[in-house]
Amino acid sequence: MKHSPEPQGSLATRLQAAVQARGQRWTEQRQLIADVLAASDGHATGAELVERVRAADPSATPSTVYRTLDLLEELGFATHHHGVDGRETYHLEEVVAHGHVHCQGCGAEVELGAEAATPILAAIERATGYAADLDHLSLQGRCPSCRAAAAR
Amino acid sequence: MKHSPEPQGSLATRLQAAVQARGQRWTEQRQLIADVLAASDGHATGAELVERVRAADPSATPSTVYRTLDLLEELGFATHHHGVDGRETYHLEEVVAHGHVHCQGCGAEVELGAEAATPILAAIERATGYAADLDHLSLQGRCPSCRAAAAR
DNA sequence: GAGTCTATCGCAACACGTTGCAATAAGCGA
DNA sequence: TCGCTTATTGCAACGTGTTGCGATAGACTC
Repeated sequence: MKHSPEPQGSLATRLQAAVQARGQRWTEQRQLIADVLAASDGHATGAELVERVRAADPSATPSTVYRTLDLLEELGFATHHHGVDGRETYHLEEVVAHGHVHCQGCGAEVELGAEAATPILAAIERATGYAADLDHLSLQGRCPSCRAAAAR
Repeated sequence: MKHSPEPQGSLATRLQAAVQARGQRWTEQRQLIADVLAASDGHATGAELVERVRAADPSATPSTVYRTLDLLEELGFATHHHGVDGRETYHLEEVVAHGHVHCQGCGAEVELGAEAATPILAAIERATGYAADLDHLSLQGRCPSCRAAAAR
């Protein structure tokens, strides 16, 4: 697993500082879990992360992985949302905030960048008064091609 | 999901007709499960439904309940979505289609009616081309009072 | 009414995620 | 360095939901 030295302090370094600033400890397993998440392009289900962490360190247990993920989330370095099938998907906060749109017809899943989401979030605020969280925006519907197919 | 239920006959009656029209069978357990769902104000988690069904008929098993719920969904009489904690929440289609908005601050959950959702769905379509499904619209964010509290 | 087909059911095992608890080990002060 | 405090870990059990399979029973034909 390649780990390119980052110019402005790696994720793990900043994370370590944040953890220790709270009087908590930075362990090898936490480092490993952060590395695995970073190496997952910022997207992975809980089960996938557990599997990859255990591949690198068989002594790690699921509870440790999930507890560490909770910690990352608490510190604002990661978030998770529930996918279509109810499984958890984690991603790093470093990856720009984004939502997901899932097609019920073909199963395609597209990401929703901040610019595309802005009018949606504005509409939500107008309709409900809520400031919606883009990271937790997980929509379902039908993609243009499935709609066209259904129209025929 | 183009099912426009005629308000003639009870839910169970129409359901029975729909099931039988597909060459499938209408059993006491299915009737019971439909009744339980109807008696739940159209909102219940999978576990709650299993529990209530088993209270009425201890011989029913979770797999039967979940398979029946899948059937109801397939027939367009019910839908389910995943709540904040990843648990499934089922509701009857009879209850007008609606989304949910959950506050990450205080945990409040408000429903989103069709009128309120229309501009949101329109914004989603403009941004993504997707026709979003209101029933699966499950948003997270911060409610007005939590935002005000955070601003202080 | 007898025979056949197949939808449904119960059971058991599994997958994913969570939680409680005791053992361990890291950090810190004396 | 020693001993205390407490965060972290591994383990085991649990809750929720899913899936495969053999047994059952309803529906249909002759």
